[in-house]
Amino acid sequence: MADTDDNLAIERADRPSSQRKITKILAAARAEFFGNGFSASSIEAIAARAGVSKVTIYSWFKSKENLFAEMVKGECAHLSQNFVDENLESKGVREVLIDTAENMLDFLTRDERVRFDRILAAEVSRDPRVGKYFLDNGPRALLQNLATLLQSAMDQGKMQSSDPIASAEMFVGLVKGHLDLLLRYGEKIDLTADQRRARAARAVDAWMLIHQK
Amino acid sequence: MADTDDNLAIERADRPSSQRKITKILAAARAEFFGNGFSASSIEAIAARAGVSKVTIYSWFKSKENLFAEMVKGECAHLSQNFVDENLESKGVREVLIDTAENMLDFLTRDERVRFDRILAAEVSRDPRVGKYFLDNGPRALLQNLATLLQSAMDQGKMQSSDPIASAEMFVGLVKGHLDLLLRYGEKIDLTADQRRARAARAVDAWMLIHQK
DNA sequence: ATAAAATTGAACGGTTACGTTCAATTAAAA
DNA sequence: TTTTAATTGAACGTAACCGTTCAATTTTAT
Repeated sequence: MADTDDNLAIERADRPSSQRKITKILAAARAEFFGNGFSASSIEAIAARAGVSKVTIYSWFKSKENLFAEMVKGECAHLSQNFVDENLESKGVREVLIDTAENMLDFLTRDERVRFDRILAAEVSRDPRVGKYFLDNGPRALLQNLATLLQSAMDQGKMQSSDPIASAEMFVGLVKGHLDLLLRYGEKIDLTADQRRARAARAVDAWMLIHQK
Repeated sequence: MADTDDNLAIERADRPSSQRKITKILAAARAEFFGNGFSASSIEAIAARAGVSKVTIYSWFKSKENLFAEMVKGECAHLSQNFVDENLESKGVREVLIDTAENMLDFLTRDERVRFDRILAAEVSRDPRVGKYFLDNGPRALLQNLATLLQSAMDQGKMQSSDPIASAEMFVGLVKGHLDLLLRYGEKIDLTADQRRARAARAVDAWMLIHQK
């Protein structure tokens, strides 16, 4: 990212009105970047949408690149909520896994995420740091959580694995299939609650079958 | 796409020199679009790279959008080679599946494909038809092939499935895991032949376990 | 109230790029 | 050879956009 250590944007914003404007700028940036990608979005349009002067944007964010990076940061924080169900005690193993898979599917099919995926991946060539930042704060952390959950599930159930991370990756693969691909290329997919649950259950059952003792 | 029925670019190219230039233009377009994405690439740069006048480009391709679409077409044809191994008779079931999985992994990790994925997905918002075109000529066809192969394998082996397409999707999911995600976001992954084979074998064994009678 | 910081609008210079026009040149077909 | 099509370079009009400067105005802290 442009600045991991020095958060230029937020630190200096003593004034509450400034804080408000920064928020509006980031929201406008999000909307523009999501709609047009990085290159095709203009600072002027972002300023107009935010109801803010162009100079104000440049005063808080040094450059277009920086604004984009800062927007990505916020989006990562917003998107990377954990969907791993951890109530292993109260529910049964299979139930917890299915709920987790359902959360994953819900997350995957969110239009917001799909568009974020598209524009962010496109900018990796321009600035590889945004890709790394996203991986570290998103998928990587989630896979670790998932591995931990699966390990616990294996301890409780009649399952085993030599490599929890590989098992977690299989879990992810079984749940996703090529759904993410279809979505990324514009396929409209809105699963009903039943469809989502059915798909989750199929993936979980397959996964459990693989990991049975 | 801009033109699925009337192939403006190729049809009218009687002259062999024109044919040559069209090829060079498409190659240059590929390089530029792959490097900078659609918006950040300029027709002028493409013309320069192709060693061709800008007017020539506009004479064969009506617009930048059209040039991009035409480039995508060519790339789809080039990338969508079938990697499904069909020698079920000569080799054993497991061997054929592993070879197929290996081919998939080889394809997935090709830098060319990764970059294509990035720029194409980014343009889906601008023109959804490119996404649909790609899906129809790439993944969709491949999944069908794979389903057919798996069905044959199931007939020969001690396996079964009620839904071949769903089984094929699981196969894909198991092989890919989240490798495609890592690659898309800039992770450098070059599997050795051994690693590739090991991963393919793991996926295949898991898949066979799921589908055992 | 006064001082300090933030914001604004407008304008500027410089750059880039799309797509078109045209007369001149080159290459190919008849 | 003649005729037809393709190609070129250069220029043009138009538009967009980045990032900066500046004087004027508004907002906030003290």
